[in-house]
Amino acid sequence: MPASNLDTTFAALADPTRRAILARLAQGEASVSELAAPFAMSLPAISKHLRVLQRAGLISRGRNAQQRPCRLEAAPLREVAEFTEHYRRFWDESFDRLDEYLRELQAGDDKEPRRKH
Amino acid sequence: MPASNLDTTFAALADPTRRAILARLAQGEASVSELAAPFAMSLPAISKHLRVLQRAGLISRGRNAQQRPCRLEAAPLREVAEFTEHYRRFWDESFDRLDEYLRELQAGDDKEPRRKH
DNA sequence: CGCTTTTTAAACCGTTCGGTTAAGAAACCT
DNA sequence: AGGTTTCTTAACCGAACGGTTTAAAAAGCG
Repeated sequence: MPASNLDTTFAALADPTRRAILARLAQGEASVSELAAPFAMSLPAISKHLRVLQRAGLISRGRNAQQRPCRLEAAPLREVAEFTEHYRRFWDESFDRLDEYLRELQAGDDKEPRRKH
Repeated sequence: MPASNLDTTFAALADPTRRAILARLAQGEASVSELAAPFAMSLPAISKHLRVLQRAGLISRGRNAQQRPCRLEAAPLREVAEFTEHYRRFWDESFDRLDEYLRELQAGDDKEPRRKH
C-alpha cells in the first residue's frame, strides 16, 4: 500500500530532530554539517533525516563544492494546513466551551465579573 | 525522553486509517464497530488505532452499554495548525516552487495512484 | 597525483509499528 | 445462571524506524 503524500509528510514531521531542521531552514539554506551541529548525533543520522525530509518534499538540495545545501520547501506543509482546516470548527467549539468554563470559574473573584449571557 | 505533543500527534496522523477515522468522527460520535466497518482489517487492529488516537488526545471515549463510543477531540489539531502557520509565508511566497513540487509529485505517482484530496 | 573535507552508503542492532489470531472482559438479555 | 454482543488484551510476526560504526564517494587543494 503506497503511502500518500500526507502519510509521508506527517511521518516526516513526527520526529523532533526533523522539525528542528525545518525550523533552522526557515532562516535560510544550510549545509548538512551546519544542520547537524546542534544535535548530539552522528552525521549519517542527520543525513538519513534529510533524506526523509527530501522524500516528503519538505526540502530540496543543491550543490556547492562538497556541500549539499538544503532549502526548505513548504508546499507539503500547506497540505497539512488544509487538512487541519477541515477540523477548525471543532477546536473553535471546544475553545468556546473551555472559555465558558473558565469564565464560570472566575466569576466570583474577578474584578469585573462577566455574567454569562 | 517523553515524546512531545507534536511528536505523538504527527505520528498518529501519519496513518491513513487513523485519518479516515478522524474524518468519520467529524460527523459525530461512533462506536468501535461502526468505525471498523469501512476497513478490511480486524477489530483488534482498529482498537489499536483508537488507542493511538486516544493517547495523542485526538479522541475521547465514553461508555454506552457494551459500546465505547468515540468522540473527536480536535485540540491537538489546533497545535498542528499553529505549527504550519509558522511556515505559511514560505508557501505564500513561492508559487513557482509549489508548481515544481506538484510536478514532482505527479511524476512519482506512476505506481501509486493519487488518493483523494 | 595524494590528502583533506563533506556527505552518503552499507551493514548492523534494538525498538516500534501495523497487522494477525486466539483468548479474556464487561455489559446486556433472556 | 448461561449466552450474546462489543471491545480489549496477549502473543506473535514481518517490516520500518532511528540510531550506530565503518567505509566509500565526490569535490577541492597541496
